[in-house]
Amino acid sequence: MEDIRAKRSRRGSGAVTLHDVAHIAAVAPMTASRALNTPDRVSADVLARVTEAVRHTGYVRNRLAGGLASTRSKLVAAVVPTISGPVFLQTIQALTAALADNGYQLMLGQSGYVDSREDALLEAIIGRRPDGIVLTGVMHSPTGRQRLVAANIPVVETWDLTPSPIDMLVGFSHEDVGRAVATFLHGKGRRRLAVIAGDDERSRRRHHALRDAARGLGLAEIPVVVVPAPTTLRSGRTALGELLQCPGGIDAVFCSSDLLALGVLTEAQARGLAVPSQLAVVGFGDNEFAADLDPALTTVRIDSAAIGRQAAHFIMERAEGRTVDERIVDIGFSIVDRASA
Amino acid sequence: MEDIRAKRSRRGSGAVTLHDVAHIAAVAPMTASRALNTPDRVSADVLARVTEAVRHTGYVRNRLAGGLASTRSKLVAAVVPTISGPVFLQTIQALTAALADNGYQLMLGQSGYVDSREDALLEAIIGRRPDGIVLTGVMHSPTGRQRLVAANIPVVETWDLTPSPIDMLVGFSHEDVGRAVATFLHGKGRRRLAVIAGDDERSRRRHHALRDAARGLGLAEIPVVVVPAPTTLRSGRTALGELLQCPGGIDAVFCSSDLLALGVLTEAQARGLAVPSQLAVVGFGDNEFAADLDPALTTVRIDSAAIGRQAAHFIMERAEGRTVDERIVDIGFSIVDRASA
DNA sequence: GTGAAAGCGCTAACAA
DNA sequence: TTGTTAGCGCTTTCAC
Repeated sequence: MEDIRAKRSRRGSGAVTLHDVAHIAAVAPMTASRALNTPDRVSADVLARVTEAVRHTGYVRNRLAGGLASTRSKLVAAVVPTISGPVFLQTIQALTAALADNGYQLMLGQSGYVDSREDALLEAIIGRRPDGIVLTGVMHSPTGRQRLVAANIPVVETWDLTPSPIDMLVGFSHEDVGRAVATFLHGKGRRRLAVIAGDDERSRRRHHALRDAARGLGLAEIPVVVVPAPTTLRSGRTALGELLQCPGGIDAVFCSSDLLALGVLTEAQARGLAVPSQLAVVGFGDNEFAADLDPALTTVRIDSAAIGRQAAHFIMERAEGRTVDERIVDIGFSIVDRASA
Repeated sequence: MEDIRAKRSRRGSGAVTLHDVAHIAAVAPMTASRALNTPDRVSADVLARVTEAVRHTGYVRNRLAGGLASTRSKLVAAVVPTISGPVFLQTIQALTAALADNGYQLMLGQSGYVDSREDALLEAIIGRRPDGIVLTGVMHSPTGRQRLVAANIPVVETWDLTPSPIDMLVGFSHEDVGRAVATFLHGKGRRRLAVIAGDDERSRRRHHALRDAARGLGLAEIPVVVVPAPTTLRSGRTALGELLQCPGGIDAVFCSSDLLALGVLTEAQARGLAVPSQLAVVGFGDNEFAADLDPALTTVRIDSAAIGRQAAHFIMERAEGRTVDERIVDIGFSIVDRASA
């Protein structure tokens, strides 16, 4: 034992090492390592001794060292524009849970809605040599894409269905959403649609598709109010105020988040505007509160948890060295027809 | 170059290493390392050559290796019960941002509201040798505390003001909140208070304090509805329904989250119950939407971002080897007096 | 200001 | 099944 302590006095954290555990269990370090990683490739006797030594010393293995030696860090990075803004929450939650179940840990990075710090963020992430990176939201600067490809780390892009993903993809078509909502509202007899949209890429794609579809259906030109991301209840209220001044009036609003829709509901109520009779309101996201609003919110449901789980699956498959046959998964969406439309 | 490639063929990821960079810049690896970490301790000439080599190769330094050698990982772990549930979001957001500004990265762990996986989570976290751990919420099983202490990693507990923290602490007194709300509502002329509370430790402490304070003020005994955490709009609606059946009636409700309060507002509106004239509603958290509800929500404001920033500050001070003189910070709270009460 | 040597704690590869 | 050896890629230490 003395020599070990002597060695340690020079450097290191002073924590119990595998070396110590092996020493106590009277086996070689490599054998102790096997007892921990592949218990079935070790004799019952050795396993018992090592287990006991671990218990006795309170040993926690150093995954930095393990990751360095094995080039498998069991770390996965997730990048979100910002975690406030409930859109990606469920995805992150499901992702974290699915990863944790398999011994992976999540690293979180916020890109913000500006690109400036993106490069620093990528550097920080790649420097940890994660086994995978999950991109939530846009963030596809050419340099960023390049670095990701160069880093040779599995990447899953989510919440979108771009034609040429960096690597793997799980999302849905925002264009389809826009078209489906146009058809839906038209089918309900609405003729003067309007849109309140966050100023992000994906919202834009939804309402452009909606606009085009509305034209195809012979509807009036659609007034659009764009609000800054992340969207808030307040922007919903303000935006409705603006829309109500449109000449010709409106009889339906498609909001790019449920929070915006809640703002519209609130403002409508404050103004004595009846929903849905005078105004139909459709949200996006089917947040947990949507069903319990009064009136219950009609909204576009995305299975965000499924996105997280699928992303986790993708990453782990790759990390285990398996190849993924179908690199693109369309998770789809549905319109939940409640009282507000 | 050949010998380097030859060496690599056996193991490793194949990525560019500091060795390669140094080779190209015609300096020793150690000098290249200095050029990156402490640029001012290196000659301008060397700095330029190394910088160029980095640029040319796209080198990203391996922080696993760096962390192993220096026992400083520049990683910070945050543990939350669950990230859905907007309570801790701002804390996590501010924490992530403050850390990122200083080159630290956040690892996220969800303990869930049950203790079962807590041990596995701690093991996973400690195994990464983070420079600090931020605990958001309760999670103080005796064994957990023990492991954290044994791991000798700086710990910040948040959102609470326990008498004997593991290490550092930034929070506020939930008892004070309860008392303040009781006094506040009493001052508004309310006499029949009620409580809707999540079934977590901190909510419990708030409403117990409120109950005791109410007794001191000579008010009627307080009906309490406890709902499962995380709290939802729906539980708020349901709970109000239950409270309204109380013999004697109620004229004020204190909710343990703004989401619950929104549920109460919604249910009151659905039932034609006027807020605040017939029922005062007080929330907790001052979520971003609270001010824009109709009526605007009176609520208890916690500066959650400040909690995150202070926690980051604590951890980084310790990581830089400085000692923290005042290990406990009371961040306080305030009652935001809006229309709903 | 620069470099050589010696690890940090672990695991891949090979041998017994 | 177990052990030995040689690194993973970086930084500490100490000498120049």
